[in-house]
Amino acid sequence: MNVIKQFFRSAFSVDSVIFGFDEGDLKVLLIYRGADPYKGTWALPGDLVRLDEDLDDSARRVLNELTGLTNVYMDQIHTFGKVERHPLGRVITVAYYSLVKVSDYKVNASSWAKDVKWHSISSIPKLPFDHNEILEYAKNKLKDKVRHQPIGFELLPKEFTLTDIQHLYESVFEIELDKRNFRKKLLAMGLLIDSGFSQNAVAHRPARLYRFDKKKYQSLIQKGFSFEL
Amino acid sequence: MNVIKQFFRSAFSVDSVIFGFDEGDLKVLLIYRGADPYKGTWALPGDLVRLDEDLDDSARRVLNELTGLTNVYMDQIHTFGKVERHPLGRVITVAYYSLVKVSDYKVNASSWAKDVKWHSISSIPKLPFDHNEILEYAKNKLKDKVRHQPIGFELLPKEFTLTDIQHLYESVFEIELDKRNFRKKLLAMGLLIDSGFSQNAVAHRPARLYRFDKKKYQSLIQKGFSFEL
DNA sequence: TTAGATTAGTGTATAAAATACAATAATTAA
DNA sequence: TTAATTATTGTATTTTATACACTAATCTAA
Repeated sequence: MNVIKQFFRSAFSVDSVIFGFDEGDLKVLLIYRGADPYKGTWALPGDLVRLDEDLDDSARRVLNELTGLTNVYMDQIHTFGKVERHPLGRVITVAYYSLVKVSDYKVNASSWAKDVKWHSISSIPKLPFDHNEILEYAKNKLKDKVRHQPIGFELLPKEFTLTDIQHLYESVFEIELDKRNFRKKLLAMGLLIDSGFSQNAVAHRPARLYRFDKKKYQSLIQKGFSFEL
Repeated sequence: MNVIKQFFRSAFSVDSVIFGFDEGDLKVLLIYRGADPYKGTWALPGDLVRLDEDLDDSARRVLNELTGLTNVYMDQIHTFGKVERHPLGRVITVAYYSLVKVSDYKVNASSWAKDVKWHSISSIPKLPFDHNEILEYAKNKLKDKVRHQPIGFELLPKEFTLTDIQHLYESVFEIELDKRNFRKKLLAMGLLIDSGFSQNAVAHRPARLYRFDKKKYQSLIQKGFSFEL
């Protein structure tokens, strides 16, 4: 027991890659650090995990403090534990990503963040700690996951056009997709509900608006269906 | 700084799901715990991470102490961090799996293990901590990974028959595969080298022995090839 | 020595899925 | 009314997946 106590001198943190999708572009929410270490740099939001707090709860808390959102899709990415990754001591960090609807809320700077801003995935600055590496892991994880589970819809408003979702997949996959083939495949799964409405006030033919059919999806996977795009 | 110190009262551990493949069956290496907590139960091998030790190194050390092996395929699974998961304090554990060739070595009981034994994946006892949950995660991770990367070969001896590898995939996927179609797909990738030798001393037609062509694989992925079975 | 048991090795036809590709429709702005 | 812009739709071709059964090589035991 005594010999074991020497191990209880480390801390763990959670860091969150918060993805959003806006203006046809994949974005990440970064904070401008208001406290040391690395005060005055853009970084991934994160915090030390409290001793009486489950790991996942901690990640949810960080997200909630920053955005006010609850019930957000969230997934653990990877745990980063190099000895020297944190200047204040031995801290390993468990990285999460979450998918939010940019339109749903307004970002709040929190106690530890002086500023908060969406950054396009294509212009991410140099980040402190191992945050750039974490972000790379997050992008790859998202790329894999979005192909096999219908989580892309978490990034879109409740009603969206087929073009919206195609652009979303194109930004995540970083390739262009064929419009007709994409729609064929997507619609063939029968997971979209035609809302009956269309866009308005657009300077071109308005697109139909669809919703994702969560209930249908649940019942299909029960029967062994597997999503793939 | 002072307020931060209260967080440095936790520990982290690594736990390893060590997979092997023998007698046509997927196996996991479990230790019989010689020390508290949970003394006298079968469990996943693991240890507390030293303060001056990188996370991945720690996982490699655990594996090496137990098996003497180095340079083993290893992958991080997930991090488990429920507050009450460890009776001695706040310990989160980072789970890894590794793939070893059962034939390559003899298992050694280590300082913390009274006994070590391969357990068939189909008859795993109730394990302490959240180890059964970890094992479930490991199986699923392996299932996904083995389909998209040629890591199955890590579980086989250098030379193996087509039937060996089919059985390996069948145990991991938990479904039966069609012999002709499986071989067609596997051989079509051009990643197997016919060793020129066959089994001997088998009471039936001997099967040809193949090797995995690692160099060819490296050069193919350079060209954008992606493994899939 | 031979018959039986056992596993290895092989090809083709059919069905399903992926891909390549371009013309017409609906709206706004000028 | 015309130009600009984006939405919507189908078919033919290629590729991939699937279903399926007989012959070959070795050992064992009678």
